[in-house]
Amino acid sequence: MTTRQAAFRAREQAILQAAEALLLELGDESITIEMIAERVGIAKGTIYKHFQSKDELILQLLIAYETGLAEEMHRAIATGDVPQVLQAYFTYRLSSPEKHLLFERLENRLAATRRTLRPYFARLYFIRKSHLRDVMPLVAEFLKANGSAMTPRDYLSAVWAMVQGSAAILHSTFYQRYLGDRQALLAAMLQTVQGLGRT
Amino acid sequence: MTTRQAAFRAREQAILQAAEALLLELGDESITIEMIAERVGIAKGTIYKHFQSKDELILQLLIAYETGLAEEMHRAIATGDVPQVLQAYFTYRLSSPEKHLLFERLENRLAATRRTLRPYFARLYFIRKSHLRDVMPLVAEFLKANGSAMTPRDYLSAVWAMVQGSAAILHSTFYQRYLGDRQALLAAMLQTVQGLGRT
Amino acid sequence: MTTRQAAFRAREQAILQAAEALLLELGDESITIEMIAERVGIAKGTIYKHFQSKDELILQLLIAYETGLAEEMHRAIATGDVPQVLQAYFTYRLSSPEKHLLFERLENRLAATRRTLRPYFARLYFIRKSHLRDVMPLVAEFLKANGSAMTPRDYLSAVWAMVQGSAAILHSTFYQRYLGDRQALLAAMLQTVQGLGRT
Amino acid sequence: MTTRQAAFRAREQAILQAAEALLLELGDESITIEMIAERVGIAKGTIYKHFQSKDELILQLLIAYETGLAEEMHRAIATGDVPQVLQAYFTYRLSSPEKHLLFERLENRLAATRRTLRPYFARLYFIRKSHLRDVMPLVAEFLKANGSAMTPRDYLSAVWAMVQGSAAILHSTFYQRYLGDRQALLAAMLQTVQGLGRT
DNA sequence: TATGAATGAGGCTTCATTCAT
DNA sequence: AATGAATGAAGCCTCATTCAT
Repeated sequence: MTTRQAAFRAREQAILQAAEALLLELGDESITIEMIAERVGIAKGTIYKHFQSKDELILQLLIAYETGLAEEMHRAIATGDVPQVLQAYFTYRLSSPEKHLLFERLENRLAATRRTLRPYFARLYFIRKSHLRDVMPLVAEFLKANGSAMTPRDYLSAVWAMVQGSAAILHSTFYQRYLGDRQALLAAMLQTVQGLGRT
Repeated sequence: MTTRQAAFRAREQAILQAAEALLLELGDESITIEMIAERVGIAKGTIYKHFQSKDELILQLLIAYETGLAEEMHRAIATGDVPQVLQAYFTYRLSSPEKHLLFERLENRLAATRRTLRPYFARLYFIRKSHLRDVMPLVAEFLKANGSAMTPRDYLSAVWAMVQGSAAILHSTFYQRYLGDRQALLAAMLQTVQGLGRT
Repeated sequence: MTTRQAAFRAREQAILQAAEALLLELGDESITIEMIAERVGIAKGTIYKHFQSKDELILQLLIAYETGLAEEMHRAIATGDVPQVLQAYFTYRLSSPEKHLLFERLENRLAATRRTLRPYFARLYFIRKSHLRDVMPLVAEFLKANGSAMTPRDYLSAVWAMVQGSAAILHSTFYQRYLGDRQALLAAMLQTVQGLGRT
Repeated sequence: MTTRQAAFRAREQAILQAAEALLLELGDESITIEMIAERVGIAKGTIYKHFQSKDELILQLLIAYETGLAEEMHRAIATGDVPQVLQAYFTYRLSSPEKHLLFERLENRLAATRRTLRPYFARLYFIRKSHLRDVMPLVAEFLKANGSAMTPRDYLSAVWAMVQGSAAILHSTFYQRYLGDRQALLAAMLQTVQGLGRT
């Protein structure tokens, strides 16, 4: 029954979407399996037909998110243009700073505490490493062309930090209350990122 | 009297230290009041003589951390030298990236969900705002002297982002495993930060 | 499906019965959720599938009790005969003075302290009010026929007081020990109630 | 040191008063030893120099209340006038219906659950019994003079019930909300009580 | 496969009472 | 005698997970 299987897959997507939405709404891990089930309109037990545990469900979310980034990066790297790569990374991560932060948090927690999930992380890290390997030579060339003294690793770390930090700022209650204006901040940040390693 | 009161104060510090240590070890809010009590070697109930709730205990941790930063910043601002201010901020935050990230997370969560704690946050934000006010003119002057086109706000946001992001990178399981060398990264980051707004 | 749902309903009744029995045995609110669960032979958590909180559980008990009275009253009022109405009220309340007192106490406590339960009370009071409205004209007529000078409200209050007070007496440790004979007291009380407003 | 002893006694009264006030304010046994101590302005431990336990403290409250009634009754009984006796009882009990109900509840609970306190209750009951013994002949005479067929015991029970019930009504949330007017109710009740056994 | 009732470990918090100072 | 910090049993409630239907 292909139809049945399709319905099963669709349900799985619905569960993941509901979980992600709830996670972002609550900004927290205070979501429960019951809440997810209710939002999807299914029973609690059903979720365990799709995922072995709550942790595994969350992990699938992370993998989907990272896979999305992998695709964007792949496309950008293919152009060979460093600014485009930066732009892709920046855009993907900061289209929803909350999601980025939340997922990073979840990733670190899961990586640190759940031994069972190690294999999944190995795969995740493999994807990232391969991107790094692809990007490194482009960056080296870019830095040389700009006469910059930065090493590619430092350059990439700085970019990473700027993106990560931008997300954190945008998410910060203090920033929101006293400095405001997300759009302006994002624009300035992107410009700063693009400016790194230029001189 | 003084002896007993001193013991009481000391125990409060012991509780806070135990809580912070556990928080960092678990990297998570999965700590329990019981765990804290056990580590300090006291009964669960005793903790409630010092703090009204688990949230309030955590908040006191945040306040102590921020107060420490406030002192450093005050000292650095008094010199009127922007690089020194940056250095102070950078050093304080990144002496323990885990603590910085953890506390920021806790702060955002508490600020978002606990109405009762609002007054505490008002005080916290007040301190930060006053620092911003003190730093702004220094930065404006600094940027002018360097012929930079950045606005002070964007400059400070970029610094903030770099620090925040550096912490996240250092804390990342992926980074630790595949890029390594914290010291080198920190040095490069500090240099990048100091380089911002220079041209 | 029906089997399982029926079992679920049955368990709910079992919980309510166990709670009521324990409440009467302990004569007190010193019952715990654990005690109830143990008596029913289920786990603590299960109770929370049926009731949102301990208070809500108790409230359901009150509502069931009052609903029972409402039915009796409805029947009696339909006869249009005041003595029959009195008899119905008297019998219902005093078939278990302990229950009556206990429930009244619980009702007052819950009404006073739990905002969340307000709507339930609104419903409860609505039933009572409607009974009052139905009874008033009967009583007025009855008092006129007996040439009594009492107002209907005072008459009903006196009846209410007698019933309530009888329950308290029957429940009193002192009365039980030194005046004894419940049946004789009940008979005398009923007669006194019936005698009210006769001359 | 008589002065010191006097201060000790005074403190004991202060504790009792604070406890009673809190009990009435909270309408409940949800008061804590700490609350009492705080209101009196002393330390928790000090209360245990005066009372062996919380229950004993409450018991002393009951005894003081009943002793006050005993004095009033004694005075009224000395007049030999039944209506005056009724009036005394009625006035004492209903000057604070809440106190009456609360104390009766406490009395029943303590009598039922605390074996250690039995001797105290024996004394309490002894006082009440002696009043009954003094009142019985007066009532018998009174009923005979009024040509009533009630037995003295039934008459006294009815009066008791009316008083008890009046307190309950006045305390009832439902009554307060939908029938109101305490003063009118009290007057009508007193009149009804006085009317008992008249024909 | 889907359901959802049941479980029970575990978390937070309260508070009468004790006891060293 | 007064203090008040410390105790720890006990209570309420949550929720990931299991399993019979």
